[in-house]
Amino acid sequence: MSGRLAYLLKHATMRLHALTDAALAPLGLDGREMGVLLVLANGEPTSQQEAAQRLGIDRTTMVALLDALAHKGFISRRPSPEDRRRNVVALTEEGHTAVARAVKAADEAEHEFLGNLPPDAAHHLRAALRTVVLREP
Amino acid sequence: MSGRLAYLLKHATMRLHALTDAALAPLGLDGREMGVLLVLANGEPTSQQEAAQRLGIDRTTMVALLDALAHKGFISRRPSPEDRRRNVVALTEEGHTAVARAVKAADEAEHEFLGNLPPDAAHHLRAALRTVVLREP
DNA sequence: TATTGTTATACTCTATAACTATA
DNA sequence: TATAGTTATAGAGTATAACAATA
Repeated sequence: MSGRLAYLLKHATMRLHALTDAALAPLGLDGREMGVLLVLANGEPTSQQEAAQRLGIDRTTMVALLDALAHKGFISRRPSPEDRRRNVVALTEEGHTAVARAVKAADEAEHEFLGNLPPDAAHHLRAALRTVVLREP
Repeated sequence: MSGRLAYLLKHATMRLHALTDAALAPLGLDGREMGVLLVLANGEPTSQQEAAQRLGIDRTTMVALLDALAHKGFISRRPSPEDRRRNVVALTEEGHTAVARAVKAADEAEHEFLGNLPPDAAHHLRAALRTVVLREP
């Protein structure tokens, strides 16, 4: 069983997840929260729903995630002037600082995760995953 | 975000999981159950606990998994003659048939999953995952 | 009538604690 | 007392349904 691709992928995901969460813990973040911050850093979404879609999660899941990030002072929510049903979500100053630190910590976790691989093999791994996940030719 | 290794691994796992479950569904199995059957096919465990350890799951989780597989007629449980606290778990005749079919279906799911990759890239992907998961040098 | 954020609820997967029977 | 299987229970994480505000 331990040779099957599904097994290898699942356990690789679990191991990197554990390493990343450990690296992010001192910042008061976990991997899911860093994902939200990264989405916000790469262009302010016009609604919580749009942010959720970019992450592939449900809008009801996004609510609790943003609640936690707002409580930590990393994001702000304000009704959109154009459509007051929507919330414009933005990083605060602390949020920008946190995401920069988080990326650095997560990069170190990746490095540890890839430790046994030669650099070009690590590069190929990333490229192959991009191909199968993003369906690139 | 969609470039991060953690994101790529998670979504690759999710996609192969979905393809595999779809391929196994006609057999009345899912990926986890196939994993159990594969462990049993690769050497009869001396106890449910040992089987659980080989899969990296808890012995309490194994109980429900084996309940379902026994109900489907794919495995049998009998107390060990040497230590009647232990259950010796074995594949039935139907279990052997099912695991053979399941491996074939799962292989096809893998093939579809890897569809966009050149064959040598698929081979490298598997090797790289083995290295990081099994901590081979 | 449709959509956004929200809440309440339920479902899946998993683990911990407690029970039983054996040792 | 210690261990294997089992059961009851609880904790994540997620999704569906219903509701209030707004369009």
